[in-house]
Amino acid sequence: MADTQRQRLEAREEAILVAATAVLGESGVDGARMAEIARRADVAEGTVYLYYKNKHDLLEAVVDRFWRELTLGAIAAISDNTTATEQLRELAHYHLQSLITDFKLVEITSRAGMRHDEPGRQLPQVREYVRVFDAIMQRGINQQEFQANTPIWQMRDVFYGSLEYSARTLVLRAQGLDKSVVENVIGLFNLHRVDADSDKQPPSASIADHDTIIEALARIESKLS
Amino acid sequence: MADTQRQRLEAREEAILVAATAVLGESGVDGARMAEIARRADVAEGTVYLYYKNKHDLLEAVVDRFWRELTLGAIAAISDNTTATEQLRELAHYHLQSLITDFKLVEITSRAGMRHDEPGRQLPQVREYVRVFDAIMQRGINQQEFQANTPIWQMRDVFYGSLEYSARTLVLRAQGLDKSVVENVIGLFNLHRVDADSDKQPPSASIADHDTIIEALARIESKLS
Amino acid sequence: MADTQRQRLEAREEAILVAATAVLGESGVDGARMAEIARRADVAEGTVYLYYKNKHDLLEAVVDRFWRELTLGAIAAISDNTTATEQLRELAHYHLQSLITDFKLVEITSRAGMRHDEPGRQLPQVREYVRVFDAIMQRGINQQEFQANTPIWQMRDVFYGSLEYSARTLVLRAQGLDKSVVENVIGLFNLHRVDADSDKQPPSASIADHDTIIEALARIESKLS
Amino acid sequence: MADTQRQRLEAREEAILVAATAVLGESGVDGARMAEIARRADVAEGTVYLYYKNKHDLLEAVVDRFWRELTLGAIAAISDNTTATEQLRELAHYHLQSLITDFKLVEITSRAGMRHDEPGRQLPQVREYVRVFDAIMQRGINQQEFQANTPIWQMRDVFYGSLEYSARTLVLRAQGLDKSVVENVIGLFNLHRVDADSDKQPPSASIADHDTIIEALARIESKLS
DNA sequence: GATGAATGAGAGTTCATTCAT
DNA sequence: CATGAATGAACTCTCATTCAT
Repeated sequence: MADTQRQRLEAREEAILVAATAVLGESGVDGARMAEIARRADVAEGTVYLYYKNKHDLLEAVVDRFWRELTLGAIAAISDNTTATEQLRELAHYHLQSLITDFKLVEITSRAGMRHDEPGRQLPQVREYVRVFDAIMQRGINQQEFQANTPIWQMRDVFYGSLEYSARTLVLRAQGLDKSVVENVIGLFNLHRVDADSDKQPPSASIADHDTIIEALARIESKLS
Repeated sequence: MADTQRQRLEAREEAILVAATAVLGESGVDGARMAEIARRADVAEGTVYLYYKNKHDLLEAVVDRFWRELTLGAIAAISDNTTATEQLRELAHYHLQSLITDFKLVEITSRAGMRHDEPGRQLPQVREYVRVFDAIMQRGINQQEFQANTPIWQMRDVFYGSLEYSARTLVLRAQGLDKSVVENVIGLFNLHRVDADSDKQPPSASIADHDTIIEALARIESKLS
Repeated sequence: MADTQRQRLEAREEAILVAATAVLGESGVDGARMAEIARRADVAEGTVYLYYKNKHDLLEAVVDRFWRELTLGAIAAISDNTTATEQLRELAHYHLQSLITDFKLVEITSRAGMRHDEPGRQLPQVREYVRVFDAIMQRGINQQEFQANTPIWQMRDVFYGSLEYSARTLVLRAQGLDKSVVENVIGLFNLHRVDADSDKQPPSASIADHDTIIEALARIESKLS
Repeated sequence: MADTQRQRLEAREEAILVAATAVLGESGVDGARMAEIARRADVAEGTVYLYYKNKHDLLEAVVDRFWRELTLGAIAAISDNTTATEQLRELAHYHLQSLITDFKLVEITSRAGMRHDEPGRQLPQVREYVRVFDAIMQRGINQQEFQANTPIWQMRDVFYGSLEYSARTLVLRAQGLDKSVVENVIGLFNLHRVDADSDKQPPSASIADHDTIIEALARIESKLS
């Protein structure tokens, strides 16, 4: 009985959180209306305030949960006994997949922040997630798989930023994630020590491409006029 | 006289745009108040509506202008007679510098797209800016300086995303831009052909091609101004 | 068993009343929250509504009780065998003492009357309390101790109003009650017959009269408790 | 033209103030609705906020104005060349007259205060008004018209409190102010030096009154049972 | 009888937009 | 063209009251 009661409360809190996540994703921080969240959670407006002090707290809880789960998923997605490079590949895949699904929420929370008065502040849960990247980078360096010339945070920023922007483009093109994207992103990085693994040489570019650029520029021109 | 009149109008429009840019940068899209913009432009609230239909249009104009000028600056920052790699370095430096200065505006506009109902929409001016990166990438490939096995847009996304996220980190740390950051970002990329197979090394791009690109960029420039 | 049950109910009602009195005193009519009252009475919010129809009724009960007890205290504070003047002195002292302690409650209830739509309505219990003053005034006149050329209600208003306002000032100055205040208030009144015409001085009130009053007051007392 | 504009603004501010005064008087601080005030001032809700920062500021302005004007009226009501006693009489008359008219407003503002967190705080404008009483008291003492045994503030409290409470009773009885009330209030005070003005002796009370009190007590009793 | 989660009407306040001057 | 006072819809949040358990 008491259990049923407790379960109902948790179900309601969950419903509110889910509704808030959806609305936040669709409408952004300022666009999200408490009335709409309540409506979707099938709850009276006042009820939301029984679970969360105010709008800010609710949306913060949404963001917290989102990144916390993203972090857990990331950790789960990484194989244990493998190279750092392979882990990075797995993480990249997981990250792109997640970002394509919940792109709007990432946009809102990882970037614009929840507050106008602290524009550049990063939420703790976001930091936690980014640390997963750091950890792999560190492991790659420790195992002399990755070069150690660049500070870890720069390596991470470069890799993480690439993924995020790539996700953006994929979303923009309403294009799903195909494996080649992950491969290419990974392949574009010089994270590795310059060992003599010359066998991984890519094929050279076809020289015929010069027409392509000329055409592209022509198209830009015509659109501008 | 008619000229003076026209100049006054343009000065007013400019003042409004400048004020709006500042306010948008400080307060974000929803935080920006029309009254505050008018106050800073030294203009009555109603006057703003003589120049822009509504808040959305004004802020869109701000964003348009910002990216247009960013594009012009980018083109100007690139040396003519040099390798694509060097151009990329110059562009990276310019980009980071600009993003650190106007970080908030970039956050707001390049991402949130100013509309909640069209989350992934990219503004035309932003696309234009990104094309500068594309052009260099293309040139690098044409000149067989860069590898050609990755689609250009992926190379660009990876590079552009890296820069943007790096800028974010630098702003977060309230850290200025030092040259090493640019070097490390550039250095982390496998854009280049692997020199080991120097027998397949192409001649540098034909001067004719190069000139064509430069001319095209010059035309873009003139149209944008 | 039925007795225990009944006692528990009464204890609960009392606890609610006490809590409500405290909250009303601290926060005023509109500031008082039903939730806070319930919390202090160690009772669920809904429970309050088992004892009182609504907020208004509860607060009215609080006020009723306060004045009823004030009346009882006043009657108890008056000595039986003494002059009206001395009784007035005793009552003044008691009144000031009480008002200094429960000032806020008096402010709220004796004045605002708890209803906005009936601004000047006086609660019956307040009237009862004021009658104690009236009774002493009447006795003073009957015993020819006080002058009789002013209507009793005016004498009482003047005396009562003085005390109330004086209490207010004392509270304002966070000043305790010292005896001189009572003396001065008493002293400032011309209630007494001018002794100069001592030939007209009446005999002190007949014992019969006096006893009658005492008995009547005793009856009031017993009915109030 | 500019004048017309300014006049319109002032007229509007006045209209809002008048409306707010009425609503405050009718409904009290917490009962007063901004929407109702706006409606009565024939103005949109938002307009009120052009003139007053918020509800609290508006109501404070109402109270300020009320007491400021009361003070001005009081000063105007006092004759210059006369005794302090006579001035007191004039002031008492003016005070009672005003309080009967605007009783509710006085209740609200002079007593309950505008704030729940500072229950006993007296508004500056109220203090100013009370000072008019003090001034006359002081003058009476200086001219050796009044006794100097009691601190001025006590004399003032006693007198002022009497008037206020008397006004309350008059309002309660929906009774207008007749001159005798003022006379009796004044007459009940021992403010004067005990000079040999034995000619002002009041007639003695009729001894027959003792039946009255018995009857009164009987009535109390019957009502209580 | 007792509970306390749920309700929802209604409050104060903001601000993009309009329009008489 | 320029003004800025006026508007009022829309927002977040509160809290007396209810009712299923």
